[in-house]
Amino acid sequence: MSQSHFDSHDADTELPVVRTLAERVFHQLQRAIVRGELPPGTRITEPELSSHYGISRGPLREAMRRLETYRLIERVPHVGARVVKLSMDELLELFDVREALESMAARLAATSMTAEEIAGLRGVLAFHERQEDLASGEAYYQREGDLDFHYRIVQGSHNRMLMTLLCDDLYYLVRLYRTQFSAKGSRPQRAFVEHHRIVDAIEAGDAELAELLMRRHVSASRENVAAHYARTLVEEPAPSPHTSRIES
Amino acid sequence: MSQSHFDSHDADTELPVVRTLAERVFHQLQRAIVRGELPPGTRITEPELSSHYGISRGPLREAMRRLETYRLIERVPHVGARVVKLSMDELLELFDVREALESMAARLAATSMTAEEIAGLRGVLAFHERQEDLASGEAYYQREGDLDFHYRIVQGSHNRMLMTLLCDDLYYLVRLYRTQFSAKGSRPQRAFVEHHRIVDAIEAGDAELAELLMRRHVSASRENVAAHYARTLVEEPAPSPHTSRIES
DNA sequence: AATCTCGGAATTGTCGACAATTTGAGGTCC
DNA sequence: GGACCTCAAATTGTCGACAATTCCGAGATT
Repeated sequence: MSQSHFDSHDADTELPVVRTLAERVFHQLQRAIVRGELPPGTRITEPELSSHYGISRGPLREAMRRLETYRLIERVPHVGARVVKLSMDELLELFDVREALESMAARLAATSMTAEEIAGLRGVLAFHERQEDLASGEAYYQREGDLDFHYRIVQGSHNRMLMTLLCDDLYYLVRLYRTQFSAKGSRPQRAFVEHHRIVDAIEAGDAELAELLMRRHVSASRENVAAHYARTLVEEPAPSPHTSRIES
Repeated sequence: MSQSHFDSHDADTELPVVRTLAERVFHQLQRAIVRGELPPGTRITEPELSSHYGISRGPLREAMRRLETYRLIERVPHVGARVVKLSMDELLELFDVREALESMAARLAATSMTAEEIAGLRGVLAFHERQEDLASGEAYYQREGDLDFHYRIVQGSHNRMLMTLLCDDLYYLVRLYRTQFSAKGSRPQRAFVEHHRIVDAIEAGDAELAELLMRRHVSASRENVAAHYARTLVEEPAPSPHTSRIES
């Protein structure tokens, strides 16, 4: 679930220390799903994957159980598993959850973040602004920077449960949604301004303001995605909201 | 009418059809942990439990993996698993998470709850008020009613992700904390008033007010627990805040 | 022709055995 | 006496095989 125990010993093999086969296959599958190599709705059969990765079904089942924990696959007893199917409804639900949790994180960060953490946060903003200078309009970096920004604020809340929920449980789901809907960040400069104001509030120790600004920030992002989706709905015919079983 | 009427007590005898051994053992272990039969910190060894429940280690590992996702046990590769150790810090963290999520749930419920759901919610309040009339001061029923109340509002948000997070992922953890710290609800009548006002706001469709009231309600409960704990700290000598882990 | 039933193939669930790793105790060396 | 090394016991990780369940299609029935 969470590593986060740093060995005070010297040899920090920064590579994720994969101590078990199940762990390694879990990371491989997780990457494959988030990158879209295993499209949503794909049926997953244990013999196929176990032979593909050259392991037995035991560790594979363990990896699949972890994928289920992160909501990347859905399993039904005696039936099977498939890559999670994403709907716009659920994406908007995820935004509501993020709005609740991240605004709380910002509120807590305003009173708990250290000077070093705030400085690091400013550094992140400055770095991504330079990136944005170079490739103005490139939304990809902005999006990555956005993830980084939110990630650091959650860390700054010093609330381990919040950190686990947002940075472990929901992190991969957010990334999956982004690749799935190819969410073009269509408001980079405005997001930058909002980011700076949030950091200002945190630095000033204004918990109420930081919370309010973060809530607005996430909410605006949600409305942006919803509007973008509504636009694409007009162009393309509506995709069936719940395509059920095996396609093709 | 939908379902949602029958599971306010934990005396249920596995009515949901358990389709697999791992599922059954998971429920048994989950109950044992929440009830305190497996005290926090207890080391769990696979051969012991598998022989105790009369199953092989395969399904048992599956059950343990599920317990890990619910944060009821903690596992370390190649080392083993133990029942989660609860600290007051983490309990307060849990309250912060609940405050964020449940206030959002109340806000959404104010615009999404149907008339039938609101009526059912009022029914829950009335039922537990009668109970409280009979056994005035009995905090246990109040607590159960409190769980039921919060549960229904989360359902009323119609946000499946919120429902999963609060009613699946964190539900057992909340129950575990209550048995662990034997949280005496020491403010029953006040909580009743707060409950009614929250329902009033929801019925009026006032999302902002419902959110604010729910936030205050959870926050007050948090402060109540914190104060109660601080009092016990004065009486008893401080328990070691961080019992050593694997630090070598 | 449509529906129901039955049976085979495929997939998941379960089991017992073997291998890899950790832990702790005992002994040895300084 | 203390620190380090070695080794054995226990525990977890992994594997292949078998059993149980589901799914799907062929055949029979109305």
